Amino acid sequence: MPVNISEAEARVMEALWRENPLTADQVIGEVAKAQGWSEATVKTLLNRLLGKKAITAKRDGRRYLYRPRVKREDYVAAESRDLLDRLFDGKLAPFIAHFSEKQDLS
Amino acid sequence: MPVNISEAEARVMEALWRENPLTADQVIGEVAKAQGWSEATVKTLLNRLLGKKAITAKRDGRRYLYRPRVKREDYVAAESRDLLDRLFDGKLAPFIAHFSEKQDLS
DNA sequence: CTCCATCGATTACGCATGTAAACAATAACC
DNA sequence: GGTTATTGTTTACATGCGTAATCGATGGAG
Repeated sequence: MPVNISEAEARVMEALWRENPLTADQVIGEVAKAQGWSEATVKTLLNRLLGKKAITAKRDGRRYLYRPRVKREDYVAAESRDLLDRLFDGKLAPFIAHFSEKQDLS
Repeated sequence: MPVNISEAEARVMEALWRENPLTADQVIGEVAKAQGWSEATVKTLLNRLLGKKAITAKRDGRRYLYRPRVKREDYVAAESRDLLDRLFDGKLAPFIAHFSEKQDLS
């Protein structure tokens, strides 16, 4: 259940969350360059995400069209909650307090 | 520089941040039980933290007294910033907005 | 029909991590 | 003083991750 998306995988998800469906080539176009990764790396990440059921792939001729299955909203919520739980006793207030004393809260 | 403290290691740091110095045995007393870990596991984590220079150990007779070298404040700040950067474009506001719509902000 | 280009699948590999057992040194008890 | 209990050091091992090359299938070009 806790869709464990790794940091690198999240980069790929971001591309798909921004726009989808995308072909592997399009994902590579968006992510590889930006991250300085080889095409192979992005392919691997797509496959791992498929394995984790975080995305889907629907055949379209000889290509696949990738779509996120996990919603960004859910991913963000899980990550956020995890941070609050680990470091702020699960409470938002302390987190905010932590920042108000040193931050540029644009 | 980015003192990479892992999740499990952070459990040990928490004990030392709460109170220090502590002997390995005291850390084990605090952490092993709470986490359901064996003594050996805590020993390993203390050693890895030493390797990462995240804590110090000063000999005291046959024991060592462990103290955090990294400040919790700094760890928390780094983790928080990392989350904001990764998921909220580095801005606090979106993070708060994300929660206000579904949260018990005690 | 054959060869090449594409694109996905498989395999690779080193390092971090979670989890722990085994070993070694030394202090303490009999 | 020798044996046992402590406490720290070394070794272990599976899995995940970052990063990528290679293999294989299949469609397209000539």
